[in-house]
This record gives sequence, structure tokens and C-alpha cells, in this order.
Amino acid sequence: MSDAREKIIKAAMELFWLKGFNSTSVADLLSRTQLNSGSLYHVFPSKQDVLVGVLETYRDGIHEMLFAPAWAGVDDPIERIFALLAYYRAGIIGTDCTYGCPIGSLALELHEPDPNVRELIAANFNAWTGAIENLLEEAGQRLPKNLDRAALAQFVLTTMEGGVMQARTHRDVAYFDRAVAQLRTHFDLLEQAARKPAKGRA
Amino acid sequence: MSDAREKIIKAAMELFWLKGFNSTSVADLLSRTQLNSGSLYHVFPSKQDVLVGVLETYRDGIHEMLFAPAWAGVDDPIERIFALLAYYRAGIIGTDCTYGCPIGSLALELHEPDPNVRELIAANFNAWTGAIENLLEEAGQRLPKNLDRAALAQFVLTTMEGGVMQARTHRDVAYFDRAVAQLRTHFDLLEQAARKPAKGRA
DNA sequence: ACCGCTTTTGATTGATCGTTCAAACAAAAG
DNA sequence: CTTTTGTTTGAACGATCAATCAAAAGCGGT
Repeated sequence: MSDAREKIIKAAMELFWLKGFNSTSVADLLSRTQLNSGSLYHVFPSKQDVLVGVLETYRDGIHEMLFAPAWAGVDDPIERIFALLAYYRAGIIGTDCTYGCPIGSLALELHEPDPNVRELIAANFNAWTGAIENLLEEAGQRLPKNLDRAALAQFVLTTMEGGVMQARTHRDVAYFDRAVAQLRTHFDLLEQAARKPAKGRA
Repeated sequence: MSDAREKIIKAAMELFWLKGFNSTSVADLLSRTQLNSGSLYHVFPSKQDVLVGVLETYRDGIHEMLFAPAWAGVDDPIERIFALLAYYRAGIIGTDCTYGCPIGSLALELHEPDPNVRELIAANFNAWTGAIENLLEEAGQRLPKNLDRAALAQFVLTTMEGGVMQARTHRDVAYFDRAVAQLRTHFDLLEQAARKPAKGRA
């Protein structure tokens, strides 16, 4: 079986993340994997198919690669949401505020993406927000009954992506922290509103 | 005086927005402006300096290019915030959900940006959030006294960027709308909290 | 008309891009 | 050993990239 495929995917995951898709050349992938071009093109029809493989790997491995480490030792559903954000925070710190979400960066870098690619990026977002939505449902009556859980789950992703973008741009985690703090306030206010009869909209 | 510079900047603003910086070739700029390469390189030392010019133009023109049209006929400070978001919404609709924030896209596309470029992107974000912060201060006692206005202003940008990213990825404005709706809820809850003695954190 | 300076022309450069393919090689089956 | 099938080699291709530069053209001042 071709372990070449795995080597390429692994290298591509890192290089696309570090340099982006367009700025990563096939030559970069070859030198990183110590393969020859023919081997790559024996496994992947084109560079774009490498990207497809990368996105599929992220999508299929989101639990063991992302959620499992982020949620280790955390059981409370709402705290798991903020534990996930804390996990991204660690990524920001660990890269000297250079961190970018691998999916989000691709989402904005690829301006005229292949339909397959765009749908795979969307599928990654769906896997992410879907897991958050489960946590929100698990939170039950702690949140307002009529709250749109899917919308709030998307909002958590919004906060993460927007916070990462600004932290990276300013080279300062504080921008991410402030975004998370605002989201925490939002959750606090929602929990507060769930406790007493709703007065405003929720 | 060189109107070549203006022509190039104008073309680059559109092409960088449509295709991104890396995917826009100097040849693209030349064919769009009907100039020769020598003319471009007479005015700009390199392609990157065109990007610098574009970012400076955005930064210097943010009021007349963005805020003025978005805020026409809207006076209430908080409604101006949502009028600005509605203006982005119009951009999403007008591009068949292909719209990306010109600055945000560059922020994520450029992985190892020149320090000048990165600071210019940061300056654009600062100009944006600074204007929002002014609106929040203008809102006065309608918001909790101890609310961190700068943090909330950044959160508005976070919401816009994250919402635009998701709407574009899913090719569906609803993702942007839901993000804005969550932010509206957040503002409602804050205004509500400002009215009565604060119970939770704010 | 002439000068000095700015601007434009556009062919050309060398580098790098993604991709190809005939040939060599490896491994398993007959 | 022979054949078949799958995999790797790596030089080469044409396209495209950002950037160059000597020569030509424009132009205000005298």
C-alpha cells in the first residue's frame, strides 16, 4: 500500500497550514517528503487532489485530532466550548501569534475554489459547529428554551475565526482573548436570561 | 503627475479583492490598466509595493468609501453598527455570496507578510474598530458603564469577519445573518443589563 | 529649436510553476 | 526464469511568474 500518500498528506497538512495552498509548491512537497514528482503524481492526479485529501483528513479526524485533546478532563458541555477555544489559544501562543486556522485560512485564500474543495471546507465547518451544537443541546435548560442552538454554534465558530484572524494580524493573543471574553459574557447573559422569565428577545 | 499610479491602485484593489494577492499576476494588472510593465515598475518598485498602496488607500479612504455610504440616513450609534453590517450584507448579496472582506482575505492569505504589510492590515482593522468604539461611547449609558468598549468593538469586527467567511464558504447569506442576529441578541442583553443593576458579569 | 528630465515602450531575462512520461525497478504469480 | 502488475525515477516540457533595461517618446523651460 502506498505510504507515499500518507507522507504527502502529512507534509501537505503542515505546509498548507504554514504557507498556504498557493504558496506551497509541488517542489516543496517533494523535498519535504523526499519523493520524486512521479511518485506524487502516481498517487494524486494533481496538486488540487492533494488539497482534497488534506481536507478529507481534517474532516474525518476532527474528533481525535481536535476535540479529543481539547476536551481531555473537561466534562461540562459549556466549558468544553471554552476548552476548545483555549486549545486554539494554545496554538496561537505556540506559534508566536502566527497561528491561523488551517481551514479558515484556506477558506479565504481560495477565491475561486473547485466545488469539491468548497464543499469540503464547508463540511469541515459543519463538523465543527455540529459538535458545538451537540454541546449546546447537552446544556439543556441552562440556556433559553427558544434559543437557536445551531445559530449559536455557528457564532462560536465566528468568534474563533474572527479572533484568530485578529490575533494573527496584530501578533497579540489579547485580541483573541477579548473575543473569547465577549463570547463568555454572551453565554453568561444567556444563562442569566434562562433562569428568569425572558424580558427581551433571546 | 502619474495617473498611472492611480490606475494601478484602482485595478489592484479590485483584482486583489477578486482573486487575492498571490493569484493576481503583474500581467493581470497590466492588461487591466492597459499599461506596460515598465510603467508599473517606474511607479512601484515591486508588486508588493502595489499592495502597500492598496492598503494605504483603504486605510485613508475608509470613511468616504465605507462608513459614509453605510451610515447614510442612520443616526443612532448602535443602529449605525448594524447598518455597517447590513452594508456588508449587501456586498455578499451583490456578489452571489462570493464576497470576502478585502482586508480580512489578505490577512489570512499572506502567511509570512512583510512587517509593513502586516502593520497596514492591522491599521485597517484599527480604523474599523476605532470607528465602532466611537459609536459605542456615543451610546453612553445605554450600555453597561463598566463595559470594555474597545473589546466590544473588536467583537463586532470578529462577527463581521467570521460571518463573511462562513457565508462565503457555504454560499449562503443566512450564515452571515445568523451571526449578526447573535450579535444583536448580545447587544439587546447588554442594553437590558445596563437598565437594571448588574447581576452577572458584564 | 534645443536641452534636460520624466515617463513609456515592450522584448527579454532567469526563475519557478504544475505536470508528463519513457525508462528502470520491485514484487508477486505462474 | 518469465511474465505481469504496481511503483519509482528524474530529466524535461511549456507556461507563467516578477522583474529588468536600453531605447524611444513626451514635455516644460529657455
